[in-house]
Amino acid sequence: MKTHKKPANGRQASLKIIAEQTGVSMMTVSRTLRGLNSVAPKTAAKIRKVAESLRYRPNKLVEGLRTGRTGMIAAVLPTTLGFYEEALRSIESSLDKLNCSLILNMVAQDFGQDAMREELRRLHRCIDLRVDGVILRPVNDDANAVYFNEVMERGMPLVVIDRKLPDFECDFVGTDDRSGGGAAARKLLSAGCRHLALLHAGTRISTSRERREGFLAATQNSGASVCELDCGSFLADPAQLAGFFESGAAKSVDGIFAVGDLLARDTIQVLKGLGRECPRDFKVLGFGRLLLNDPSSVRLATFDQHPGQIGEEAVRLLMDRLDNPGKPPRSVHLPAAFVAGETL
Amino acid sequence: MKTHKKPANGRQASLKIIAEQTGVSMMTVSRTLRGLNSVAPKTAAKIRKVAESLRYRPNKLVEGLRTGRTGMIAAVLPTTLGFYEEALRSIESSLDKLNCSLILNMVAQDFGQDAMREELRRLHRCIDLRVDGVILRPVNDDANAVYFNEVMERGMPLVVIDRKLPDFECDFVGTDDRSGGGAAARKLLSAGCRHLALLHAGTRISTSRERREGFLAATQNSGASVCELDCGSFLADPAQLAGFFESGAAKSVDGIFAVGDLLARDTIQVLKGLGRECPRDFKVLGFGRLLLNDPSSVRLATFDQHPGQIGEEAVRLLMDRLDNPGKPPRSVHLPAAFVAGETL
DNA sequence: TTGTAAGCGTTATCAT
DNA sequence: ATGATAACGCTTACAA
Repeated sequence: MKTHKKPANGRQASLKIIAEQTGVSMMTVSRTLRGLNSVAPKTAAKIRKVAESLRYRPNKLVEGLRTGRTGMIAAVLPTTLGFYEEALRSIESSLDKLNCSLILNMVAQDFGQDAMREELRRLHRCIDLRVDGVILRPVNDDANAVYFNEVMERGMPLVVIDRKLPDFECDFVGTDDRSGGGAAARKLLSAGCRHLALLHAGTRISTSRERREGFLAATQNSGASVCELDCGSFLADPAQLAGFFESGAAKSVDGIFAVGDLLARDTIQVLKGLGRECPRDFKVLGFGRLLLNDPSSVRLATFDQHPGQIGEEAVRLLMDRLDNPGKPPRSVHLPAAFVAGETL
Repeated sequence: MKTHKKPANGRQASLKIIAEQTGVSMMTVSRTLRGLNSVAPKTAAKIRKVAESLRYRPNKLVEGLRTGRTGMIAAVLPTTLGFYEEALRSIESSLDKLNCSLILNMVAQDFGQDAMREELRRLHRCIDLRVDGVILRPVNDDANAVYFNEVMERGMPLVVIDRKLPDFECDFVGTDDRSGGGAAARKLLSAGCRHLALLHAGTRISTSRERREGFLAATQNSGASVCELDCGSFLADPAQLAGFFESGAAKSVDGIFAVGDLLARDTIQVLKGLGRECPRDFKVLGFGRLLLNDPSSVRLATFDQHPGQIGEEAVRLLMDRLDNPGKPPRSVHLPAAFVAGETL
């Protein structure tokens, strides 16, 4: 058996090299390896043998150069994956099925000038690689301009997930937070709660804002009282929580909706410190099913946002957008599903 | 019939386009945009203006084609990130600093023919994209051949992390599991334990094997008794555990080393069911600091493997390998650090 | 100071 | 059945 030389200088096998070693033209090699049948069987066999021995693999960079399609999709997610880990998994697996590659970018949550530059650098790298599109969980409103200037304006498809960007027209996939907030209210009401507390993370983050709106709308004419606390983020400040629940308005609360599970968990803890037991003295409902991997903590009643479905749908939207650049942007709102727990 | 795929984004700006719009040659544009000073200031200004208005960004695919360096690094990690989430973060951030992009591949843990094909498909995609190198956490021994054939044999640098591949010469970064196992033994002994149990995950996975070896070596002449259970994996089967601890050998155990934290946690649970309390009746030591995000479970005494450092070091090794292809393969073993807990 | 040509790996198109 | 050429975007080497 004849041994074939490896490509020089560490470069991988190419059509040219195979052509040289078999004494035919590059085109014949190309045709053979693509399975086009206009090649003489004998020639084809020889070419295939050489290609195999050189471990030839087509160069996708070239395809990207020629066709404008690289098969690379960028994802931009928070450094602390948390909720998005499942979304990441489904994005990766969806892309795999489409024979596409995932370029992962993790950005810090906090958003000063430095973080902004960090994010911009990553976006530019993706653009320079000519990714086919970007799936992105926005950090906050301020990021708006960046995404638009750097991605959308070049006609590079962008799918935003989970949090909406205001005044920004592009494809979106997330939870139907408004309905979720409404459902939460109804759950607490039908559990007999008359003094409700709403713990949210402010109105600048769309998920918090819309869950709040849905909740307030659904409690409007219910006869129940509602007091609310803006926690400023999805993470609790125990002191703030304690202060709130000792204040007049919240003293008699018997039903609590927290727009995030972490907020809910810490609330239970804080109230326990104040001598109030859940669910004996009050019910609690969270959102996001974030404590899935925390089997030893209390089984919180919550809402599942199906992050896997969000990721899957994001890829679907992105691919659809690639085929139909003209279409108007679409928003997909997936319903949140109630998950029973021992806190309600 | 030919399916002509449209470009993803109506083609982006190129040197050619800028050259046409400014009435100069591509070379002048190239020089200007690279900041070479051999361009007339007036011409340069005009070119820069056009480039900016077209949002020109250099095409990295081309650089990859020309230089053989794409600036892309592939990571191959288990679908259930777990322990590797922190490694992932540090890999991403290390690559970012080097202006490199991360291609993430997540592979299922279980390893039939299907999983094998899945993995191979992903590896091929990375090769086709001409990634500069691969950082990989092997699934198990059987994967050996794949990695070698598809990656190493092409001269594509491969850095294996955490689990060693037998009979396979390539760069490696992981924990010093042998010393870790030894340290675990000494911790239990100096806590006064005389009847030790070792729970491991078999000898095919290097981490389990070496922790076991270290543990056994360190207990050799200690006077303490040692019984062991092969759990087959890092996940516990409660029934198997219960059976073991009710058996003669393990009935009087007062110190347990589990090669993984999950095993340790479940052991405590199982023994509790048998009426034995930790640390009253027995001490437990885990490995891996896997329950970090589980604040409500028992604070297990364990060993931190610093997965972030593993990721960082893996990138460093990979980059070094790219610059020095000739060097013999290196293995880096990072020490595991004891983490106190209420179980010891 | 500016331009031309060749080449990286591949394929569509047009010959032979 | 096979080959030559141009083109994708860019840079290096070589003119002018």
